[in-house]
Amino acid sequence: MNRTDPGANLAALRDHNTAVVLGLLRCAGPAGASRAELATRAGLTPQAVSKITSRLRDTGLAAEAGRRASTGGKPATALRLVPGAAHAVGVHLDRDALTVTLVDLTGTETATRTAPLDFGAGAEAVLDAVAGAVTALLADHATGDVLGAGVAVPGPLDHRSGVLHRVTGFPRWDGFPLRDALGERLGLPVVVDKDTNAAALGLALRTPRATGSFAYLHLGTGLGAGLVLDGGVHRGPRTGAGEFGHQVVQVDGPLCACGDRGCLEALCLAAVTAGDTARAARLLGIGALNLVRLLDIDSVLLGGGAVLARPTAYVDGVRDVLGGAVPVDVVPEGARVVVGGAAELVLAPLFGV
Amino acid sequence: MNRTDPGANLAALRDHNTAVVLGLLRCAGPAGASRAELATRAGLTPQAVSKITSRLRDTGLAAEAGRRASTGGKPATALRLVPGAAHAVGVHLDRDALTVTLVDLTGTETATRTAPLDFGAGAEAVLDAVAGAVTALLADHATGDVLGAGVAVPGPLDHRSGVLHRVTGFPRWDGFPLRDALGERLGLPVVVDKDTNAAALGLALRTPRATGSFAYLHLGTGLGAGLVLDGGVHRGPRTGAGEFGHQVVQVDGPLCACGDRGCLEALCLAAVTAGDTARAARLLGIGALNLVRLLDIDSVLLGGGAVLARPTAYVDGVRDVLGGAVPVDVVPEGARVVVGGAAELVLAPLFGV
DNA sequence: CCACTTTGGCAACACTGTTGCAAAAGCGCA
DNA sequence: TGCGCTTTTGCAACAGTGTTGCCAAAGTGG
Repeated sequence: MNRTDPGANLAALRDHNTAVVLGLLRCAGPAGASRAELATRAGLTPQAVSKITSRLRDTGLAAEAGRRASTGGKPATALRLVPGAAHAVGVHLDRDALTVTLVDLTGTETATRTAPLDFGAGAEAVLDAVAGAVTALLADHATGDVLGAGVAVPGPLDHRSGVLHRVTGFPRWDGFPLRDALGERLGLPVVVDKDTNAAALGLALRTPRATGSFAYLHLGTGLGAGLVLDGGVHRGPRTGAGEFGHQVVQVDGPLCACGDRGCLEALCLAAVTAGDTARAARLLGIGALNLVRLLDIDSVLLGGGAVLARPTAYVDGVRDVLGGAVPVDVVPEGARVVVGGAAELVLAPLFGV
Repeated sequence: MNRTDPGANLAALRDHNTAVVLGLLRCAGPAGASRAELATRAGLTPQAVSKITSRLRDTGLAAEAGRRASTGGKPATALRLVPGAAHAVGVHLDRDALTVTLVDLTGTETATRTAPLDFGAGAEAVLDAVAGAVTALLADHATGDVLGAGVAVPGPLDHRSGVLHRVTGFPRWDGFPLRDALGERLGLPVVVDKDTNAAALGLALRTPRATGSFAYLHLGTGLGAGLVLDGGVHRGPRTGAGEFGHQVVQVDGPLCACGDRGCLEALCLAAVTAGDTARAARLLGIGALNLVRLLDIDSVLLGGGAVLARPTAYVDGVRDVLGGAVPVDVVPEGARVVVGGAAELVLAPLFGV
C-alpha cells in the first residue's frame, strides 16, 4: 500500500476546507453564493463557513455582493470571489507559436498575446521570447498580485520537476530544466505541464458543472489526451499518462514513427492528410471508445487543429462510434483552451485541484 | 469542478490520521514499527502518533510487541496490529464455483472453503449456498469481531448500491440487489464489487511495497482488468472501468460477442482456444502496452485461469511486447487473489483505501 | 400587528495536533 | 564507575479547528 497522502494536521484541515469553499465560490460565478448554500454544499456547519469566509474577506479573496431575494426568512447575503485579488500567467509553447495570457482569480482572460515562435531555435532564444512576451503583458496590465506562470508544452516531461524529456523532433530540448530556468528569468513561480494536461485542467475548472471524469482528445500535429479522473488530472507517476495516440488499434498495421505498428496516431493522421475526415473521425471514435470502456469516463471533449478545422464532422463521427454512450463535444474555447489551462496550473492549488 | 471530497471536520481529520497509522502498521507486518518511525512516515509529530496509537491500544486494534535494538539511545517500542482484533469474510462467486474465506485484520487467510456452484441457478439458490458456506465457516472458526462480508462477482454491477447489471449469459440476475439481499441473510454489512476490482484491491493492500499504480489483467472465461491509480482502485462513476477486453485492437476485425469488431477479448480467447499461447500472450501484451501508455502505470500483474495454466509463457509474451517498460508478473496468490481481495473490500476502509 | 422562517453572528465548548520540558533507557568514552 | 550523549516516549499546557447553544436581524404571510 502506498502512502501518497500522509497525515494531516489542523493547518491542512483549514487549508482543505478553505480550498473547498473557494472552489464553490468559483463555481457560483459572479452571482455568488450565500453562506448557508456553501455550508450545505461543502458539508460544513454554517458557523464553520462563516469563519472561513470571514478569513477570505480579510485576505481580500472574497467579498459580499448584495442581497438575495428572501425565501420566507431573512434574505441571504451573497458572497463572491474578488476577480482582481489574484492573477496568473499562462504560457503555451507550441511548435510554431507562442501564446501568453493573463487571467484573474476566476480564470477569466484579461489579456492575451500571440506571436510566431521557432521552438527548434533552442532554449535561450525561446526563453528570451517568453520572458519578453510575459514582461510586456504584465507591464501593459499591471496588477498587484501575480501568483506565478503556468507553461504548457507539447511532448513528454516531468511535471513535478519541470524538466523536459525528449520532445519529438526537437532534440536540443532534451533534459532542459524549463521550470527553474524560466522561473529565474521571470522572477515568478513556474509550473510546467503537457499541453493536453493543461487543457484538461482548464476544462475541469472552467466547465460550470464539470462531471467527475472526462477525456480531452487533442488531434493536431500529434494525437494525445488529457485525462481527468475523479475531478483531478491523472498524470501518472512520471507524467507519462495520456499517450492516447500510440495505442495499437490495428495489429500488424502500418509502421508508426514510434516504431510500433498500427498506432492510432499514424492511422488517424494518415486519414487527415488524405483528406478523409470521415475515416479520421471514425478512428478517433474507436480510440475514444476504448478509453471510455477502460476508464468509465463521463464525457469526451475534442480539440486541436484538425478537429477545430472541421468540428461537426469530427463530433458526428466520434458520436457515431460511441453510440450515445457518453456525450461528445468540441471544446468551446477552441485553441485557447491550452493557454487558459496553463494559467490554471497556477490557480488550481487554491481550489484544491 | 466537481466536489467529491467535501469539507472535513475534526472527526474526519482524526479518522484520516488513524487510518494512515493503521495502514503503516499493516505494512510493517508482525515486526511492527516504533512510534518515531510511524511519525516520520506519516508526517505527523511523535506526540500525535502517541495519542493515536494510545487510542488504538484502547480499542484493541494495536498492541506493543517488545523492544527494538538501540540505535544509540533509548530503544524503541515496537507496535503492531493485533491480527485477531477484527475479521472479514470474502466471497468469490464465479460461474461454476463458490469460494469463501475468513481473513484477520492483517489480511491473512484463516480458513477457506470451496464448493461447486451453478451461478445460473438463480438468486435464491445461490444466496442459500453462500449463506450456508459463510455460516459454516464462521461456526467452525468462531471469532468475535466480524466486520462484514465482501463479495466479488464477475460482470458489470454498481459498487455503491451493490446492484448487479447484466451479467453476461445469466439474464436471471439482471438488476438483482445482491448487497442488500445477502446483507439481510447474513446479518452482516456486505460490499459488492467486480472480481477484477477485488483482486486489484487485494494486491494493492497485500504487496509489501506496492507501487502507486498498477493493472491486474485477468484472462479466464473473459478478459478484464482491475486498475489501481494513485494507490486507490479506479472504478469509474458507474463501476464500469476495467473493460479491458473490449478495446478494439483490430479495426474491422472479427466480430465479438459484444457486437463490435476486433475486440481484444475475442482475438485473445480465440488464440487460447486454438492453443496458440504465444499469440494470446502477444495480444495480451499489446493490450497491456496500450494501457501502460495511456495511464503511465508502474507494473502489470497477470492472473486468471488461462494465465495460471501457463504462467511463464504469458509473462514472457507480455514482457516481450512491453519491452521492459514496466515489470510484469503473475499474481503470487494465483486464483486465491480474488477471494482474498473480496475480504479486503471490508477491511480497506480501516486503512483509508 | 404578530407568528414564523431563514440567515448569520457571538460566546463558550470539545477536540485535534503542537510545543515545551522532562524522564527513561541505552551507548560510548574517559 | 561515572558522565555526557542520543533517542524514544510521556505529561502538561497550548493554539486553533469546527461545533453547539443562543440570539439578533430581516424578511414573509396570516
